[in-house]
Amino acid sequence: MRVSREKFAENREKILSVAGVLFRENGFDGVGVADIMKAAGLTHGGFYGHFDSKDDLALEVSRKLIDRVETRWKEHIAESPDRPLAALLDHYIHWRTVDDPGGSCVFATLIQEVSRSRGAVREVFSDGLSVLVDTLADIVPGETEEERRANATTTLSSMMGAVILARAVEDRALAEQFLVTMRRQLDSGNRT
Amino acid sequence: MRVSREKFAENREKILSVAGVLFRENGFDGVGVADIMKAAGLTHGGFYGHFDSKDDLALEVSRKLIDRVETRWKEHIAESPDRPLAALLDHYIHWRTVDDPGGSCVFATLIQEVSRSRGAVREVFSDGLSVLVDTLADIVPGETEEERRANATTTLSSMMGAVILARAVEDRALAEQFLVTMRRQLDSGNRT
DNA sequence: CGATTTACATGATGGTCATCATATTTCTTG
DNA sequence: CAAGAAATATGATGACCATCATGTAAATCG
Repeated sequence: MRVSREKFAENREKILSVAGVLFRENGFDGVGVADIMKAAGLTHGGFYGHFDSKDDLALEVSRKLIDRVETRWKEHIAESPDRPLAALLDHYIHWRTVDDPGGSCVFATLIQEVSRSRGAVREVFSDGLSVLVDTLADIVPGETEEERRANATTTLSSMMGAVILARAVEDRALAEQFLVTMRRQLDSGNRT
Repeated sequence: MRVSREKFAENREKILSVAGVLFRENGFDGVGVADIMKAAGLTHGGFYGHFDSKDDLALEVSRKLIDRVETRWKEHIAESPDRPLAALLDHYIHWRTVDDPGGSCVFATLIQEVSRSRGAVREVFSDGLSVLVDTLADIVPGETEEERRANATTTLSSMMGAVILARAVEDRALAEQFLVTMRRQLDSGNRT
C-alpha cells in the first residue's frame, strides 16, 4: 500500500484541501478525522503519517486559508488600481460568499469558534485580522493615516458582519438586504 | 431524592440559566449535558426529567436568550426617548459584551454555529434577527421607510461584526479600535 | 533485482457523550 | 399518616471519536 513520493505529497495537499472545505462548512468540531480522510479518498489510519494530530491539521489549514484570503485581497486590489476598495467589496459581499461557506473566507465561517479557543489557531486568526486591517487601511478613504485605520476597522467589521448575518437569515430577501445595503453603504463611504 | 414542586421549577430555571451561559461561552457542541447539570448542582441523569433532549434544551435556551435580547433592546430604547439609537449602541458596543460572552448577546456568540445547522434553532435565530432589524428600523435615521430599513440592516451587521471581531483579536488595542471606531461611525450616521 | 523503507489499511483502545433503566428517597395526596 | 407518585442519583448502553498498533504491499535505493 505504499505510494510514490509524488503521490504522498498529493495526498497531503488533498487532505489539507478537503479539510479546508469541511472545516468551513461544519466547524472544526463538526468534522472528524475519519470524515476528512474519507473525503480525501483515504482511510483514517493513514492520517497520522501526514499530521501529528487533528489540532496540527487545524493549524495548518488555518494558516493556508488565511494566507489565501490575504493573497486574494491583494490580487483584487492590484487588479483594479483605480477602484481597489470597490473591487474588493464586489468580490467579498456576494451571494457566492454566503452560499458556499466551504469555499469562502475563513473568518466569515470560523471566527466565533476560534474566538472561544486558546492556542496557536487563535493567534493565527488574530494576526490574520490584523493584516486585513492593514491591507484595508491602504485603500480606504481618509485624510490622515489615523482616519484611514479607523475606516479600515469599521469596514472590516461591516463587510464580515453583513455576510455572517446574511447566512443566518432564512428569508432570502432579508439576506439580500444585508448584502446589498452594506455594499451600497460602504461604496458611498468610498466616494466621500 | 424527590424535590418539591417549587424546587423542581427552580431547578428547571437553573438548568436553563447555566446552559445559557455555558452555550454562549463554549458553543452548543462545546458543552455536554453532564457539564450543564453539574453547573446547575445536579447530576446528568435528572436532565431528562426536565427536557426531552439536548436539542430541546438548546431550542428553549435559544428562545429565552433571543427574547432577552429583544426585551433589553426595547428597554434601552424606551429609557432614552431622545437618543434611543445612541443608548442602544452604548449598551451593545461595549467591553462588557466582548469580555463576557456568557452574559452577552446570543447572536454575537452563536450565530455561526447556528447558521451551519438546520431545524428549529436556526429558525428561531433567523426570526430573531428579523425582529431586531424591525426594532432598529424605528430608531435609525432616514427620510423614507425604505431608507430606514436599509440603515437598520447595515447598523445591525456593523454592530455585531465589530463585537465579533473585537473578540477574535488578541491585541487589546486593536480590539478597542473595532469597538470605538464603530461606535463613533454609527453615531455620526445617527446625526446625519 | 533484492533488501529495506514507508505509506496506507485494518482494526484496536480509551475516552467522551447523549440517552436510558433502575433504585432511592422525598413530596404529595387522600 | 400511609400509599403512591415523582424527581433525582447512580450506573448502564451504544455511538462516535482521536489516536495508536500492526500488517501489508508497493516504492526506493543499493
